[in-house]
Amino acid sequence: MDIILEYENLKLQVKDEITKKWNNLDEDSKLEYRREARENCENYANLKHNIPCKPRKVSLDTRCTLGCVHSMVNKLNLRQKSIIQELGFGSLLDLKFINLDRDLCKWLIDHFDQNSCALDICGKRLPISTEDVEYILGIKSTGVDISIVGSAEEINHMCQQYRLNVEGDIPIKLLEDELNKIETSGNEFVSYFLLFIVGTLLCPTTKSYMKWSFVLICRNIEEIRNLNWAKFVLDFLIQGLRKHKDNNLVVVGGCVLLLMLFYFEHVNVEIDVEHVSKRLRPRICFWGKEEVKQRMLKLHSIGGFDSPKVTIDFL
DNA sequence: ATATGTGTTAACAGGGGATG
DNA sequence: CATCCCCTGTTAACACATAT
Repeated sequence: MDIILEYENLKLQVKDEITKKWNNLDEDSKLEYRREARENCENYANLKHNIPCKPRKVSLDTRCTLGCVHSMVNKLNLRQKSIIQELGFGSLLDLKFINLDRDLCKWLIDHFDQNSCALDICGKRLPISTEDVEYILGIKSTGVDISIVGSAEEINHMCQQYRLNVEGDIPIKLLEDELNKIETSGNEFVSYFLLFIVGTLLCPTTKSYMKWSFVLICRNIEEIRNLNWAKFVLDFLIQGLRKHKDNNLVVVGGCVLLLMLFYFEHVNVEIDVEHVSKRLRPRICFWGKEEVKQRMLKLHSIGGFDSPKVTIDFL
């Protein structure tokens, strides 16, 4: 501690000395230094201009991941699973494991119009609605809007109620650890689980934490099944995409998986496929690693994501 | 070897208090 | 009153680990 203080003091002293010296200089000497500084600045700019920008390692950075939901669900006991089913998240119990194809997702994001919430691809405009979210993820697209607005006291109170020991944002890791320990299937379990799937799959942020205010989705456990989850997820995604595009970022928040599966469902690579409306729901339970792989191979073989050979289906 | 997932960290921005 | 500066929380990018 003393060393740090000493160091800070020394820093201040040196700074003072420099300031003093500078102030004592006559105008001509100051001018000379200023000229030199400007020159250095210009030289640096030139140098920088000549260094080629190294290409980005990844086209897209997202924390939307099915893997951890998949493995979490497998650890739940029967009672816990049936509670999840009752809450309307049964689709998550039968998940397969998918990796996102980042290039495809990046391309979809670039062709997404967040103002009209539609994909402009393959010469067509495909609007994405909350019904599409329900069709793909199997979560309710009707009912009461979800609000995560509340006072700090209320949020604090809820954290205490569910014995969520956090100050500020909630680390996803904490939720995961708690879920691994918990054997009961009461409100405490439900809260952890909801927060976990929201933070990892439905509304992932760009970091390993989720917003503190998200605990408010557990405000009323009895109401969970009556909430419009699809709208919540879609709104969060649009917000994430907007931020990603406006700020030209590598990272993106929101359920990007939704975009990829939407594309897979509506853009056909074969002629005689079953119509969208006739397929088994929710679609997320159909798409596994092998299915994704086959589809990507097919897409590449016919000339890419917007090849003229694909056909488009509407719901 | 390459892609992907997760944890870490440096940089950033905004608020609020001190200072001249 | 304006400006400066520190503090704090946030976040983007990096780095590492793991899987394929």
